[in-house]
Amino acid sequence: MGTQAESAPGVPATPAGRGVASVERASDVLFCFAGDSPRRGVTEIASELGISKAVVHRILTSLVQRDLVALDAGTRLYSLGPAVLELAAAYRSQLDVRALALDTMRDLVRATDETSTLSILHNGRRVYVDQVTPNREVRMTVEIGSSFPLHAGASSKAFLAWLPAAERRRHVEAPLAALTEATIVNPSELGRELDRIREQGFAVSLGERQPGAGSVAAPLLDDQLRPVAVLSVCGPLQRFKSEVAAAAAELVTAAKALSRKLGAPPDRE
Amino acid sequence: MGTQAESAPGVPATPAGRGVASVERASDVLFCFAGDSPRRGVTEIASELGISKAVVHRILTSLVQRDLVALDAGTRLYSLGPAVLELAAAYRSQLDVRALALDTMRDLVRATDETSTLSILHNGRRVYVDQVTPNREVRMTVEIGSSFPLHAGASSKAFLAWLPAAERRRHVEAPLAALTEATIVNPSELGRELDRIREQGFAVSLGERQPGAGSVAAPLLDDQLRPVAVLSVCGPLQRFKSEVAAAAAELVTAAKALSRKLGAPPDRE
DNA sequence: AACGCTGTTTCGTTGAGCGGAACAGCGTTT
DNA sequence: AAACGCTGTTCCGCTCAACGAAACAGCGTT
Repeated sequence: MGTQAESAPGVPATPAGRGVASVERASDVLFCFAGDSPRRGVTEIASELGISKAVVHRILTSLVQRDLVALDAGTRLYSLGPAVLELAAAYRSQLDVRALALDTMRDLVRATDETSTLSILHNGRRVYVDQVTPNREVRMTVEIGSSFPLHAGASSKAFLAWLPAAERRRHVEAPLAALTEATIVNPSELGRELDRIREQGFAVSLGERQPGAGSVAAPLLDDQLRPVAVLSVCGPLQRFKSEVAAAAAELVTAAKALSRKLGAPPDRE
Repeated sequence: MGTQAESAPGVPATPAGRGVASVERASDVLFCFAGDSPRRGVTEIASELGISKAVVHRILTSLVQRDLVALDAGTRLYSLGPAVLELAAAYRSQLDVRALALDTMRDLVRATDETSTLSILHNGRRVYVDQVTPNREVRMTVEIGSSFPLHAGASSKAFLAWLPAAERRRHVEAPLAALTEATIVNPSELGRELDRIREQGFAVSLGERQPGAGSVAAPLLDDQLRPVAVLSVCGPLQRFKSEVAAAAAELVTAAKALSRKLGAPPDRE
């Protein structure tokens, strides 16, 4: 009989379109290696997933053929195979942070009614790669492609706070140009500020880089917790002052979700 | 091209047992993202794999459901999804050679103040599965999961030197691409080099695979003296040149100790 | 030597998945 | 504005591939 595993009440098995059941089963088999016990036998998997031994065996045979699963000939135990590394490397190299972040940036703009920007690191400076602006008369805009030093402004400080210690030091100890009256130019003060930023999870700048502009920023971290890019919400200083707390909350949630997609582990709190 | 890679004479497509065709097709769909064009449409994939659009679409639907593939709602293009990272993380943490070698790699980094890497063989290429980096400003890093041919670089040559003669020959006699100016492209020269490597117990490369990078590498051998993995110490070429001898000494000691743990007999000298 | 546990293979039945074709959306061309 | 060409998606009847129970085959223990 064709008893489906989808006996969960109310949860539609196929939200949209029809998939291929065996492909989904095969995926489930793959993921069951991702848990606590990475080496498992046919019977164990079959009983966990509630499908027959024969099916599990056939699926494993196929996956072994594609090197997605490895078979220890001695113990007859199966585990993940080296091909998953190949896929992960491809995924990472293809990851267009910009495309990944775009939807989230739109959401941020909707929630805060202020501009959202995305920056990457390039040649020791920060470069804007994208922005989404709110639909209102007075709004902040940045120039895509323009670059700035790493010590001034929320996005820059966010990068600095999450960069490896050695790289951070190099930037903190360099001469700190005052871009505005509010720019932090004292190295030890900047160091303390970066520690605080890292602790609270986001950076705030009120006119440090650009007079009359304020922003909050948080990093997008990859699986090694390196800052791949920095997301920000920014606006005209006058009104932005009172929006900092709310914007920061939205921003941090968004940045964490994106970091997850980049491979960063979820917060352990 | 719809031609299978399994056109090699005498190699059966299905070595033992029967698998599930749709699972293998799904795997093929996954891997087709690993090539040069990481974002593709249904029609493109279907024609490349020689299967119908409808099938590809259904498979993709299933893979999207499991987050192995991501669908860009705007462009209707598919690409790899974040779940492959999860699998890769699980694979790496489960890899026992990796767990076995990790402490030793840390020791090597401490002793040499350079990066230590671990590679395995996959599909006739070498894949980095782990690295430990020293805590200094200028250091070498590799990309986990990236793969390289077997004729260039210390780790690759170390594999080749300890592979069975038939397998070695196949790689030595294939066209040898020059990855850098220093790559050995002459088959007989490479053969002599491999003999020398095997004799002295480790391989050296000064910029053969990557300009400006140098490394020494030695194999981890199992009870049949097959190379299970290759351990290396590598660093920026300029300073590494003068460190080769010292690094090699540390490396060889470490690799031999690990090989013992993998079942290799102690040196009879 | 009988048991209990694995993984593997067989084999007849049947419904899941295939694929051609129709549909739908979009942009360009006529 | 209508027709075209290109996508991705869905439909639906037919068929054969995948399913599952059960038999088989190893291995270690009782």
